[in-house]
Amino acid sequence: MSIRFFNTMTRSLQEFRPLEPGRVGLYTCGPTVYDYAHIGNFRTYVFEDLLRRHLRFRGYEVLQVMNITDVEDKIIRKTRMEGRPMSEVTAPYIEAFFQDLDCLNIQRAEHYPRATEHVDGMVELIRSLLAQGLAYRSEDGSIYFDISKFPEYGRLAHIQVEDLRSGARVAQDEYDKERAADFALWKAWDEGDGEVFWDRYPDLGKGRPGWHIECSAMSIRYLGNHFDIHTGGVDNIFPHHQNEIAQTEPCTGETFVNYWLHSEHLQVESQKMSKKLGNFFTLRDLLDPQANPSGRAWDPMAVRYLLLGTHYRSRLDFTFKGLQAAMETRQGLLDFLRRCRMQQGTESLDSEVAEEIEATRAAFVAAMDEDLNTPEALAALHALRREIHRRIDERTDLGRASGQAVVDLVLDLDRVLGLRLEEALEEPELLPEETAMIDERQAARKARDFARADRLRDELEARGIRLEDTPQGVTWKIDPSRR
RNA sequence: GGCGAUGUGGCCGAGUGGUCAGGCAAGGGUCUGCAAAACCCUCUACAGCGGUUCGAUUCCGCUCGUCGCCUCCA
Repeated sequence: MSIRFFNTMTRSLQEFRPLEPGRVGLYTCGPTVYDYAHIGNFRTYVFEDLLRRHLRFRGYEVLQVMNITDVEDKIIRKTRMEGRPMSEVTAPYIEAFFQDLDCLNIQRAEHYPRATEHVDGMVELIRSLLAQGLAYRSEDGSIYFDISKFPEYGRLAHIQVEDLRSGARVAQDEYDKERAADFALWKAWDEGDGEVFWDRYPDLGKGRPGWHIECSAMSIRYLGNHFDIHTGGVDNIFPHHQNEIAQTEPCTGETFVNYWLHSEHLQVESQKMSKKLGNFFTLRDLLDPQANPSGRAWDPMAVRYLLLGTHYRSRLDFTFKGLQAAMETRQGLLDFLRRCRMQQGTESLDSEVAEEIEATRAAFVAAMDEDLNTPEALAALHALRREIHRRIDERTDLGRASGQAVVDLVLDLDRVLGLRLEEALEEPELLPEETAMIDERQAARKARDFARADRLRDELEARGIRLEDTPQGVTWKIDPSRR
């Protein structure tokens, strides 16, 4: 009955035990706001949202922090190119980021600290590292962490320091470091930085913080020296998270984080997303028929379903075919709920249905408890769907109470999945003329004037309203994209 | 070069040492005025080659394929 997570630190599934009973401190690496986030980024944010939702579903109080990196090389480059203050460059992307979170039904974290507002905290850490002799100043005035002073370096990433291939991606002579794997804590100002610098720390000199240090400073500030869970994409394991550990633990004298969770990357058509290949999609691209090759406006909840359809530690190959399937599957779930809601018969809850419901809940929770196994959790939901459909077909009616109980369960589980099922169930209203057309068709059918009835049905179909004749009467489904 | 993943039926995608994942698509059927929806059936999968085992898709080895990280990319 316990929750287990795959901890990158130990490379194994471990029972989750929070530092404080009933409470979870969660740090989730957030966006660098120099551009719109792409769907690969959102895979990670949806994973983190799912983690948060499941923990809350299981009764934990979650304190989540997500940083906003608003000072960084690419941002500075953009700032120089556009000749505007850095905050003006980042503001629209920060706003867009929150819009996209809402769009995907990602719950808000408790805090979204910005790097530029926590430089004091970072400086404090850097001073401590300097004082301990763990950091050094290079000739140009930049300050680097000396990884040779941290014996544990490489433990998270399972990397031997000697194996690091120096200069693999950056010409070593660009840096003034003692060894290639040392990382910047403070970058001395140079002309390329333009107006971006901090000069109120005389002991550090005019410059700006390195990237890794922000997460250490902000997590300490909001979550304390030692907290439960830290997450990010797999690419953050090394060097980012490894560096966070190295620079934080000597300052606090405590273990930094108990559980490291990392989500795998999303690929597009079996390849890494890149602007060059033209397979680079932002969420906005998927919602805009002009901006993606499918030429369709996709429902963000179809995107979310697609992301949930693959376990977070497996690579996910994004395809429009897959997105289509995800959309249809979620639609099938909604159709199922609508049908359940139409059940009218006896008031009492069928005991077998009650059993099915409990079994489904148990299977769903067990799957989620086991390292957030969403595919298996969804399978439990589909098993219920099939079973209940079958029962309704057999008896033509399940009973109002039983139907409602099924709906209640699924909506309850959607607190974890976040597929906006309840909202989607609030059917858009039909126009009075459309209601009249439906009534007219019913009259025509009664009079056995099927030609007329079918004509009316076609007209409604063209308006995005699909009619279905059932024993309980006529129902309809609305395709919002055709209205 | 170092470290590490992974290869499941038309597509996507869980999982397990010995009945079943699940979704989407396809074909057939039931139901229906016709549709739609739903249900039933079918498509009998686990890269290849060895090994361990009474038995392997599941464990081990090798081969092949794909992919990730190795300094600021979720």
